[in-house]
Amino acid sequence: MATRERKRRRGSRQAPLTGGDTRLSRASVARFSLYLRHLEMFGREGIETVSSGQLGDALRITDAQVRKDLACLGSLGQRGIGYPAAELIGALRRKLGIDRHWPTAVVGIGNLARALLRYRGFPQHGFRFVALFDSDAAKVGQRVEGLPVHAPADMPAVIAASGAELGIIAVPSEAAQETADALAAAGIRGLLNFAPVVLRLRRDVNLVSVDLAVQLEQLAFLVHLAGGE
Amino acid sequence: MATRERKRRRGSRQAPLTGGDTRLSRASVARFSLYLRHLEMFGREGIETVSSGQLGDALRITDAQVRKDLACLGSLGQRGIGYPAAELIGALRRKLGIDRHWPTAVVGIGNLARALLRYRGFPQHGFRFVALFDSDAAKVGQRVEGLPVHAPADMPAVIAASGAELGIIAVPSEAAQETADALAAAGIRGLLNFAPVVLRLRRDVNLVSVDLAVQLEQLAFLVHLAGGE
DNA sequence: GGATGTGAACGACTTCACAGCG
DNA sequence: CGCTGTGAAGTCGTTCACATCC
Repeated sequence: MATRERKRRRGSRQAPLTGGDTRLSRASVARFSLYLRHLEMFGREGIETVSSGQLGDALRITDAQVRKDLACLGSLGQRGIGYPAAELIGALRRKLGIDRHWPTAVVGIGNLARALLRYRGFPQHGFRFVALFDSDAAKVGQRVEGLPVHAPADMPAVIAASGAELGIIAVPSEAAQETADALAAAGIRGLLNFAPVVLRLRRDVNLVSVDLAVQLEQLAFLVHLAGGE
Repeated sequence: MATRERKRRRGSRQAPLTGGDTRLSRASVARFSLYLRHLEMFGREGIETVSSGQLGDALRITDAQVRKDLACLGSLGQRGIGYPAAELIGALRRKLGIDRHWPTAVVGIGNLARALLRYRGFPQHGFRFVALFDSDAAKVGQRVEGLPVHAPADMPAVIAASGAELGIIAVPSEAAQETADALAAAGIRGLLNFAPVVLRLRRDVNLVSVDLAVQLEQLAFLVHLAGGE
């Protein structure tokens, strides 16, 4: 028997993502938000029951996919009828963890941050902006969308006082890693990063990155490919 | 033999994505942009040759993954040595289709659009903003980042004159579908959509969507899960 | 009939393991 | 020896097909 010392994986291998009772795949979770949004729309139209087919049409995925996903939430569907919209919404909210408020801090008060602060979808889903930071002395002290801008040095105190648990990084790439470190040190538990940088974080700080340049390049690639034939 | 009339798939099933010579997976393409960015960084540091291990460490993926991906570009690697950075960069650019300019239009000149217009990563990768649109009469005629804002009614003429091939949708969700339709009708070949809506498009218009609320909800879910145990 | 829930088949992506070459 | 290139194995995600139940 050779020494089965597994080759050290860099970083942490994707944690298994055990969602309590049922195993939920990352892919399903990525769709939960979309189900939720569409169910809310259906709800506003007065629809009380939706079928996997309707949801699938809305998201442009198959009905089987929808059923597999929703099965993770328990047996909410009624055969021959469909799923009760209100119950589904509640179950999705609970599973996603947005059946509560998420106090959120934003670092880097540029146009992107302003766009996010003004976006009405966030408060609707429980996200509350509670603290803003910018390293530009000219911005510190100003109010943006009703919130004062603080200096990065005040992060520990302001974060603690505001109770922020999530952080949004909207600073230039050069400053992204140090911002992430500062937020992590201040006790933030999850980061949404918009800087085009691969951040290194302690394993207990969660990370979601959105790289806008990558998205646009994906698009260019698709068009390039389609145009090529 | 039952009538093998396949159940009508809604929308188009994911086209096979035949990248010319070698089959490239969507997942690989999604990483190409990242390889490119890191190679450019290595290049600026004066590094001329990189190994799959180095790139893997930078992106936090395995070296085998890197080699598999790069194999799609042809045999650029040199055994025992690594990959020549400059050649790789060129090959990636060509494969992604960003070895050229992409004239791009932006609709909805709010904070998000301003953030994008100002982002220096785009021009660096060949994206050129050539036309802006907003339905707000107060904005029409203004200049933003040096470009005049046009009325949506002028789309066909302005798009044609500017030669825009890509479009960025940064309008509120209510207006997203009609904006997409207008851009498609004006001859745009690819759309980057920021509205939290599932757009319907002709199959010959490519689409990439970025839903910021979904991303933040993903993050909340991860933290929720991590905190839950 | 109409819709869910689910094993089984399928396909896509990732990792392993190692041959091959500089 | 180091590092690439690649079949084979493994894992994950999607689709099919159908039993099941209202």
